[in-house]
Amino acid sequence: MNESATNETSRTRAPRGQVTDIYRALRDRICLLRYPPGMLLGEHELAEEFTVSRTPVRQALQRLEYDGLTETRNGVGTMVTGVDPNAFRDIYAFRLRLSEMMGEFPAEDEAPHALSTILLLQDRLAALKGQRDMEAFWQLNHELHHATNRLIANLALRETHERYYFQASRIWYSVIEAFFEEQLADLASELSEIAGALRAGDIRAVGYIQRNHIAFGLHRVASARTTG
Amino acid sequence: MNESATNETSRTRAPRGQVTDIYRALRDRICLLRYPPGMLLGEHELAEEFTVSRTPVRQALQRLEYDGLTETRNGVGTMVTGVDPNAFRDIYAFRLRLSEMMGEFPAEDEAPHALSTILLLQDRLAALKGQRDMEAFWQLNHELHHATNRLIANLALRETHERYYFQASRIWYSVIEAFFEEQLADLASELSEIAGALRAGDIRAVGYIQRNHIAFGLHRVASARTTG
DNA sequence: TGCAGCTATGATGTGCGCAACGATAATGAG
DNA sequence: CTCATTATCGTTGCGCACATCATAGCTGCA
Repeated sequence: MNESATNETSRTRAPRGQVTDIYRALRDRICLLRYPPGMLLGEHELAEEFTVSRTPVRQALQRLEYDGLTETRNGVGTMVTGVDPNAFRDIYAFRLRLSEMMGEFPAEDEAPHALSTILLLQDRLAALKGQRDMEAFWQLNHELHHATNRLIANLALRETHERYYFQASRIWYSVIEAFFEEQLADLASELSEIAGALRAGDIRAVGYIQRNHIAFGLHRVASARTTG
Repeated sequence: MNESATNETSRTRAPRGQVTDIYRALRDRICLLRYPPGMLLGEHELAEEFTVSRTPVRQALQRLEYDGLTETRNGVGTMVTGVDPNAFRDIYAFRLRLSEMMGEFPAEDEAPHALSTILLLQDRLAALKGQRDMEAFWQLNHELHHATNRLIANLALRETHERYYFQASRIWYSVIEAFFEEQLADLASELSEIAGALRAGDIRAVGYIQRNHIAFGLHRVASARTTG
């Protein structure tokens, strides 16, 4: 379903080379925690998997490092960065502000398309109940993010919104397992609220809804750290 | 003065290889408009200049492309991206918001250091009067940016603030020549105001001052487009 | 037995050569 | 003379081989 030619995040024309595909694949694996923090990735190993030389793999890894998702050290390898509590706090605080900002740059004409996407996601979420399929759940979140991201008319804000979504999702999924049912219900209500806002054409409301649910997730994580 | 080991913008440990040096050199040239938009950069040519192979140059160029400063096309070359009016508007609007946000994450303990830097910059600016030295002026702006950037306690905001500073400066310098004297005076008062704010320990004020002067510059550009 | 130093091994960093791609200019037909 | 076609050139994309670095394990000595 998620082929390569879909949505582009930035202005950069799809550098339709394979490096973007590799980059996305690795990024998703990191965000899904299939590559947990601290894991060591070998260039040769990845090159073999993607049936390419080390060169494109290295490019993808460099982009990941530039994103702050990995850290490459000479003679050692490329390892997935850990979840620094300070960075965690900063990223979430920043994301709250970004979501609040969304309404200041509304892309009104994208609302209908977003609404239809949301409705689809609602169906798919309903089909997910009781399955505890983390990957499918993440895919839903991912597509929700993309739908809301397109509601932002400001390119710079859109880029930044996307950038820190991935940073945050990686951290978030490290603690979500304990709250899977809660998060499922939370996503359901978020979808419902966003659908309502979109029907009213109120993109600012979408931003605030998103902000609130980010805060809810943040609260769950915080309470998990104190209790656990 | 600006050696390689100085301030790092992100969490990435200085990949103190040569690629970072090349990246910074090219980035500065682009922002200074020594490499004007549309200019074609050859990998081999740059490799010769920096006395390295094409490989590190390619890495630097890829980071520039990821930053949106260049665009590489197969069989053609790497060209400096043009100043899209829409992107221009978006970036400036976003920067205004970012500056307003600065005060919400103040790094109080950095204020003294920033103040001493500002005082130095004031002296250097005074020595610049009447010379029309664009490069020195840019260097001043650059160091001012760094000083204020360090006042941000939130890592994500700091990264983003830096990211779009470079994007904006590149656009800005394409029109500054017509207002050089004005900008000089404007920078003088900005430094003065920021010094006052820092003496009061009011970092939020620093953000607002910065926001206002960004808006002033924006206004100059806008009026230049209408009149010119 | 414990520790220091060395060596072997495998990782990334770098340089280089070939292939694929795009643009341009020369060329021939109409 | 104009336009379409093609050949040629230059550039980036990719793969591979070597250099450099960090680490683990072994060996020799105290």
